[in-house]
Amino acid sequence: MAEETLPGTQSDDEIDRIVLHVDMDCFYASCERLREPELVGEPVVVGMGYEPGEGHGAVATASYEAREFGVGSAQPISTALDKLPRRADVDPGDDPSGTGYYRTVDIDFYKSVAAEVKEILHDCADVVREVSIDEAYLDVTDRTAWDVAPSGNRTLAEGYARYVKQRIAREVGVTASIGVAPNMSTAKIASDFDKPNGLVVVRPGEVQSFLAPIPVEEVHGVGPVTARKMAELDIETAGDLAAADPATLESQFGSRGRELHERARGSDDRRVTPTGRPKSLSRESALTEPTAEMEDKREVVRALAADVADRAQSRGAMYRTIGIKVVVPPFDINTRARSLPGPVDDPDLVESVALELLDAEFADERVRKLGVRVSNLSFASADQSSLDGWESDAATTSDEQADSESERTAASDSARSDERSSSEPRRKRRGQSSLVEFD
DNA sequence: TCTGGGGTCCTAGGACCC
DNA sequence: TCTGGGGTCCTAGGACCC
Repeated sequence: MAEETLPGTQSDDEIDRIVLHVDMDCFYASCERLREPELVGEPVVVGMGYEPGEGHGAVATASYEAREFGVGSAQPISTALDKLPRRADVDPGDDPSGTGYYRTVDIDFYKSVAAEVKEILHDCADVVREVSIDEAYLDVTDRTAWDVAPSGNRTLAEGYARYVKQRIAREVGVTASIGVAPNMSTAKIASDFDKPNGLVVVRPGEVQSFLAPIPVEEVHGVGPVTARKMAELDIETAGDLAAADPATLESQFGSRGRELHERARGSDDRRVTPTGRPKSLSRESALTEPTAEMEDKREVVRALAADVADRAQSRGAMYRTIGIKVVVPPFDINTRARSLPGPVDDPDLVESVALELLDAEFADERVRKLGVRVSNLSFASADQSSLDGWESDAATTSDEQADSESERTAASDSARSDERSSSEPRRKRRGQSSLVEFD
């Protein structure tokens, strides 16, 4: 077995780590219940791009009660409404069973709840990797152990995970499912195994037997396309995947094939590392209905560009690539991007480049959705004065900067409130006269 | 199931350089 | 000018995740 190691030969790198994957249960719905306790126990659907009274948009989260009716994530709201009509539409006096509560995503509120959860997680582990608003990995190897507790046959690690769960429930009022395992990919599957409010512990010696019967779609990184291809190869479970020939997998699925094989075998030596800085920032929005009207499209792109630039500015991000996304019916996704000679923070340039990309190829296209994206991000370093201006700034890649910048958000925030200085080339405020410097 | 929004990583081809 | 090989950057698309 992969976990077997000769006694006395374990280096620090090889000791069995203890990884927790913490996954909040139907998080948006749970947040809604926090501020509307009447919703507890009721079917709750949280929709995005959705206005009360309309059938537009998609399901972001459905409570487990709503899932009973066949409502699920990413489903069009119209479909959800067919399966589970809105409670508000029931006449007084009529039977409300088989109906549910619909709410619109309020991401700011959910973030405030998530912040409370994350505070507990950071208190419980030295290293926390926040994957999303409702999900995180914790390395708690130094906080607990795989040893069996003196009182019974449970491990100390299980007790520790139970403690984390209880703190979240008690201090925030929402439930989490936790998977405990010696590596990230197994912990991830374990947290999913007994949702909601689950706690699944996979000890180092049990990893392969735990994974073997798991359907292959549940392996992180296997989506619908890969699952279909794997089915053709008679790979239905993680056990099948683990037993498959790695060379075949690589020829079929590229480098990911080998990786998935490793994961399915329970071998995953990725360390839990703190969440890094974003690689791109984007904003997109679906049009109420597809349109070919150029001025309408330009108006949407202008608004998205302003939004993205604003977000980049507030996060201290400079960008070197500006792009758009154009979705044309039925659902063809087109992306176009242009890179600049060096990083900028220039809202007017985001707008002008995005509009040029739109005009160049999509002037006559009927579109259903538009997006604007900035990428190739770099973050104003805490010590920009050491850079002698534009040339060296351009030569400093985000990767080179990535290590030494723990305080740069604060630093760039204060820099932005100052007058634009020579150490901050190309940084512009919106509305400032817009020289397009990169034609 | 006629489809929301915000991300990540990988691949493949072309340009360009030495 | 029938011509190798390696490396990097850029763009576009695809798969996947929450």
